[in-house]
Amino acid sequence: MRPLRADARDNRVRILTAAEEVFGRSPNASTDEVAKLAEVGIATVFRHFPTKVDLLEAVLTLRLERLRDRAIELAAQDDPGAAFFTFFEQVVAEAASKLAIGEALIAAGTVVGEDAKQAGAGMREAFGQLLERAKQSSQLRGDAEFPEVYALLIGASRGATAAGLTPEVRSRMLNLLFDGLRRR
Amino acid sequence: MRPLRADARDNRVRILTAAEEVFGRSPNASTDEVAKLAEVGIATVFRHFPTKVDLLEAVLTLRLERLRDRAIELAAQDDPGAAFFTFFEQVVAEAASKLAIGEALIAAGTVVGEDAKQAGAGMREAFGQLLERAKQSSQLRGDAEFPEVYALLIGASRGATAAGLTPEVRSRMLNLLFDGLRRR
DNA sequence: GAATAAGCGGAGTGATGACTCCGAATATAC
DNA sequence: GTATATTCGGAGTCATCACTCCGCTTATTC
Repeated sequence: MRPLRADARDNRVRILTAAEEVFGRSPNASTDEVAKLAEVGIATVFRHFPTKVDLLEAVLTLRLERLRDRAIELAAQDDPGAAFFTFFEQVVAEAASKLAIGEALIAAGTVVGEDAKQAGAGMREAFGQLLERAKQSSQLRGDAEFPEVYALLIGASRGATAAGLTPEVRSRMLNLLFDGLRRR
Repeated sequence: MRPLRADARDNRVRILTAAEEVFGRSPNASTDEVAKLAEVGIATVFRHFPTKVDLLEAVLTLRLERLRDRAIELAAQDDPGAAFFTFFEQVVAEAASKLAIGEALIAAGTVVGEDAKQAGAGMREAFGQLLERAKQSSQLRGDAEFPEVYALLIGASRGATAAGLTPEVRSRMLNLLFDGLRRR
C-alpha cells in the first residue's frame, strides 16, 4: 500500500481536527458538520473514515493516546504522589470539552474497535503505573485498588462535565476526593 | 378543564411507565418503542405528551420527586450520618438504570421545563438538608459545601454507570469517597 | 508537459424517527 | 339507549442523516 497523496494526508488531519472540535461540542453532531468545518466534501470524510463510528473511534484513540503519553511523562517525575494527583486533576479539568466522544460511542452501543481498545488499555496501564508508584511512596492508601480509583477518575470527570462546575468548586471537589485517597 | 376520561387517564400512566423503562434502557429509544411497550398507538403518546422532550421531562420529574421523597424520609431518621450515606449510596446504586433520562435531555440541549426544574430544586434542597444535618452531627467534615458534595454525588453515579461496576467495586469506590467526606 | 492513477465534491438514496390527520371507537351525560 | 364530545390508532408527511455514485480535478511519474 503506497503512501497517501499529499493532499489526502492534509485532508485527513483536517478532518480529524475538525471532528475533535465538533464532536467535543456535541457528540450527536452530523458528519456534514465535520466536513463543513474541515472544508472538504462529505464524500472525502467518508473516504477516509468509512463509517461515522470509525471517525469517532479515530478521535477517541487520539485522545487516549495523548492521555497515556501524559501519564507516562508524569510517571518519570520525582514525586509519585504529585504525579498521580496532577494527572487526575488534569483529566478532570479537560473532561468538560473532551469526554463527549466516548459518550457518543457508548450511545451508539458500539463494540469499540481494536485501535481504540488498545489505546484505552495503554492509557489505563499508564494510569495504573501512576497509582502503583503513589501507593508505594506511601502517599496513597494501600487498599485503594485500580478498579475503584479508575471509577472515581471517570466519575469525577463526568460529574464535573455534567454539572458545569466552576474551577473553584471543581478543586474543592477534588480535595474531598483526594483526602479519601491519601494515606491517613 | 374537565377531568380526563377514564381510559385516557389509564393510558397516561401506562405511557409513563413504559417510557421510564424504555428510556432507562437506552435514552435514544424512539417514541414508537414506548408506544409499543405501553400498548397504545403512537398518536396517543403524542396526544398526552406533545413532544418527545415533554415525555422525557415528565419521566425525569417523576424520578426527581421520588428521590426527594426518599431524602425527606431519611432526614426524619435518628442518625444523620447514616441517613446521608445511605441516601448517597442508594442514588449511586440506582443510577445505572435511572440516569439515562437526564443524559438524553442534556444531549437534546433542551432548556429544561418548569416542572422538571422545580422537581430538581426540591430534590437538591432535600439532599442539602441531609448534608447539613450530617455536618451538624459532626459525622461529616464541616468544610464540605453543597456544590462539591453534589458534584460528587452526580459524578459517582455517572462513574458507576459508565464503568458498569460490580457491586463490590462500587462499594469500595464509595468507601474511598466517604472517607474523604468524614470528619477526621 | 503529457499520461494516469489517486483523490475530490456534491447531488443523490434509503432508512429512521418525530410528529399530524382523520375516520373509527367508546366513555360519559341524559 | 342514544347522542356527542372525547379519545384512539396507525397510515401518512417531512426533515435529518449516514452513506454512495460518478464525472471532474489534481498530484505524481516519466
